[in-house]
Amino acid sequence: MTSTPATTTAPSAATETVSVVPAAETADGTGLHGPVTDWFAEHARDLPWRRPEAGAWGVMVSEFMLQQTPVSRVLPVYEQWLARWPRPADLAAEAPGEAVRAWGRLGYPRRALRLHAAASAIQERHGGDVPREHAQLLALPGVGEYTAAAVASFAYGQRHAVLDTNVRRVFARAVVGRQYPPNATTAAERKLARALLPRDETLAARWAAATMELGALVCTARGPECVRCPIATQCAWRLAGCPAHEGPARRTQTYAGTDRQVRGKLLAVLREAASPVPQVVLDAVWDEPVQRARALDGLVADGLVEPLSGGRYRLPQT
DNA sequence: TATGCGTGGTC
DNA sequence: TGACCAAGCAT
Repeated sequence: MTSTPATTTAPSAATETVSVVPAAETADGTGLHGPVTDWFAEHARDLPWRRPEAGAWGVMVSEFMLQQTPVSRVLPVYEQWLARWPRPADLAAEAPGEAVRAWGRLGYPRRALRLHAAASAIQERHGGDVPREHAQLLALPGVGEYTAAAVASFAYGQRHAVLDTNVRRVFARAVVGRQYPPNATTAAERKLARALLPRDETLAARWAAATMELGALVCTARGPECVRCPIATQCAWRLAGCPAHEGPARRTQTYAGTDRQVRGKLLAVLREAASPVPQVVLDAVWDEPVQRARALDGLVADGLVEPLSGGRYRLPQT
């Protein structure tokens, strides 16, 4: 596809790409579609899960890994993962502990367990193919509202409102006129996202990817680069003078000294171990015994760690 | 709806 | 330098 010149700011000015589609057919009462999708055509990153050969499984793997984890850290793990388990059936055939091990230091290792469980469910319920229907995607372990919409949209080109933190921020600014969206996704946001979704399926999928990318690259949380924004002149927040966020600040997540940190240390030892780890080795990672025991119990309860006889532990084999 | 859940980079 | 931030999900 040929991209329009960067100077294009109005839908009517474009002579090719999606901007030629009349606004009436795209539900674009805002005039945002053309500029945003034109910008995306020119500036979209070449990410492996966006290439055609990634397939639906590649898209799904990337979405799991990208939940709360930056692209730069996902890239190498994603490549290794897809090389080792190119189909859901390949992952389903492995022990869940191997998924946890391969997850490495991406964080939130329960995602690895859920991705493994999702692969098993895909194998059992869908013959090894990532399902196309939103409801079936949503029923998979670890797949919530966002991920179901993202896979349906990015992998299968369907028309869904894809509401991630980037899109929510872009809408909050460009449309609502606030610096940040609410802490939790609201009904009003879902309604707005549906209203802005282009009627056409292909355009809707492109819009979803484009708004996400705009939030990730330009309309960022801390330092938005409005000079590079294709809709800066229409942005409600800018037009209002960039008012500072009012309302409750997001609760800052503490980490040092929490169970989360202890769990991370314990699991790091188990990931690196080729054979079952004695209790005394795990005891060395944290000196407070009550918290240490609580963290280990939590990992076992979550299915991330398997206790063996003789006070030894390993990543789950079943 | 509020909370717990990893890890590391940025300013 | 410590608070903030990064394509959420499950409970």
